[in-house]
This record gives sequence, C-alpha cells and structure tokens, in this order.
Amino acid sequence: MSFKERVYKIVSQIPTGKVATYQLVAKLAGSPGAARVVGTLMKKNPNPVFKNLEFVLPCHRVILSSGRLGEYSGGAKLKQKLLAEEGVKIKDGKVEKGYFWKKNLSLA
DNA sequence: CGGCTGGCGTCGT
DNA sequence: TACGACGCCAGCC
Repeated sequence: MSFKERVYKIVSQIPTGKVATYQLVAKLAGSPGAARVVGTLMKKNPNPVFKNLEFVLPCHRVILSSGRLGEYSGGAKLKQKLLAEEGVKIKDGKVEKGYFWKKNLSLA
C-alpha cells in the first residue's frame, strides 16, 4: 500500500466535527516530513464528495499545524463554512483546541 | 513578526 | 529517465 493510499484511508477516518493536521496525517501515514505531500494528495483526491450522507474523503477537515485552515480546492471560504456547519468553532482564523482529532479517540 | 530554504511522495510533461 | 509543481512544516536569520 502506497503512501497516498494510507493518507486517504486515514483522512477518511476523521470524524465529523473534528479536524486533523497535514503534519499528523503525514506522520500516521509513515512519512513525518511529507506534510506537503498530504496537501498535494488532497487536491488530487478521488472522492471529495458525499456518499451515504458522509464525505468519503473529507479533505476540508485537514488543516495547518498552526490551527489555521490552509488552502482548499473549493476555496478557503468554503472550507471554513463546511467546518462551521459540522460544529467546529474557529476563532481568529484558528480552530479552537478540543476539535483536534486524536487517532486513539477515533475508535470511540 | 516576515522571508527564505530544504525535504517530503505522486503525477504529468 | 528527469524535472518541477503542489491545499505544508520547522528551522534559521
């Protein structure tokens, strides 16, 4: 399984109302320094849309390690909107602590 | 703070 | 085959 496949798998497991950083995803996928690549892959993602009322690949839930949102193919505006609608609170352009996804909690 | 630099994996010339 | 573009990050002025 290639790096990109692991990335897609991980991102698809981010629960609604939570976010993960590019850096974390890269690390979990096995290449800690490849945060940038994660972004590149999101842009090329194969399933960026709804399926069974859920995002198959919720690329909008992946943000910068600083807590800021970062870029988005559909526009940073839309990214913020989607997150807000999922219940993620953003203050001063940053996601508040508490909305960050921790992999071990994803099993809950 | 801000700008620059090097590294990362994949894909398309 | 080789190169460069990317939804980034940390480290250094």
